[in-house]
Amino acid sequence: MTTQRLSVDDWIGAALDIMATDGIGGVKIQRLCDELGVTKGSFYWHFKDLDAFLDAIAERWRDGEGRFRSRLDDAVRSDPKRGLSNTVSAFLDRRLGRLERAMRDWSRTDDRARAAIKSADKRTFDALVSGFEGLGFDRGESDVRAKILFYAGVGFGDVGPIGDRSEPARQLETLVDLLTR
Amino acid sequence: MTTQRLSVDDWIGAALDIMATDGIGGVKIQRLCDELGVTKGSFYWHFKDLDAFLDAIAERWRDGEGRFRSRLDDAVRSDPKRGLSNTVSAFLDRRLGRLERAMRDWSRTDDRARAAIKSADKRTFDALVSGFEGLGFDRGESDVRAKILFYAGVGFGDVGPIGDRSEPARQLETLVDLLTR
DNA sequence: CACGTACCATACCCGACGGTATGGTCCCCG
DNA sequence: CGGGGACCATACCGTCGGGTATGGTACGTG
Repeated sequence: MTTQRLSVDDWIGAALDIMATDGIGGVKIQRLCDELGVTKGSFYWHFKDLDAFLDAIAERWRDGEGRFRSRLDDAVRSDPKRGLSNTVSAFLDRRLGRLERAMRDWSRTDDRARAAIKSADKRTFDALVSGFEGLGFDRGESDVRAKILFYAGVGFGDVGPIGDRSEPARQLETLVDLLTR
Repeated sequence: MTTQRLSVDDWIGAALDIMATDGIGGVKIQRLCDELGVTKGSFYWHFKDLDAFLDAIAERWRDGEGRFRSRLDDAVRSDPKRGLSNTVSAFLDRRLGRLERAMRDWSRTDDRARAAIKSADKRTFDALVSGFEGLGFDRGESDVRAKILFYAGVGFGDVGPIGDRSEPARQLETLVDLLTR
């Protein structure tokens, strides 16, 4: 097809795709081989074992998430209110949301995933705090509001939209408005 | 020890205990047998197979959760503001929270768990809405505030406390205050 | 052109786990 | 007191998935 030979990133990318749909439980060596049109001999050439592979997955998610959050940091610094909206609207992105969800589920039973999630959460939360501070709120008020916004974002990613006529984007604006007044 | 012979509820109870610590992934027949001091012959006498057992687990959680939420409903009806606090403080209960978290994780890959979670969520959310309505907010305002409170509660159960000097209970009061003004 | 290395196929082993068949023990009831 | 059902032990099977050993092919390099 595209590339005849595979690279390490190809394997990790395939794993992340699976995680976004079926969670970490769907990541099996044999399944990866099938989807990549290859056998296990290939896998064990690129990676020592499954554990090392999972290390690489968590690490790559951490890096990718790091770059993503740093972009949000810049957005918050330049325009706090718009930056806040953008940060939270990231929770609404389906594909991104599903991957993050899979990571959170995985983090319940795996320390690597927990560490990755924790560092990403810290970045996001700090960005939210400085966003509120940029709007004039003092340290304490910013802290509380950032927590609410952050928890609500995670909760939304967990539960999904509530009700029939719910329009997530609009509700989000209402939430941000309510917290920035 | 206590009871020489086991009942269906003993098995389900043991499974829920395991779920609260290790999630649904820790629920293995052999492990249950070990903890109950019994062999697989016993399990397959009480239950047709693992699938039927998981049915029973989801059903029992649903029932227990139903009774729990109905108590919250009463609390909200009698004293809206205190009822709201109590409802959200339920998210802070460690043991309860860990079980609910395990159910949510499980619901990502299982329809029974998803249905159970969904019905429980609907109950909780409706209670929150009527709580805000009881405080004088109109339908729309109550809906938005209930969503924020609900999402934030779920998110808190997902992420856990943020920061070092964070005192969850105090933050909760601040959140409720902020939403009820 | 020989040769080493990167990349992969094939074949096999092993443990964990769900599931089944069958026999045993205790207790209640007629 | 004898029989039947509730409850459990033992032994065994099949499958799935991780892991390993080894051989094969293509490609670059001296």
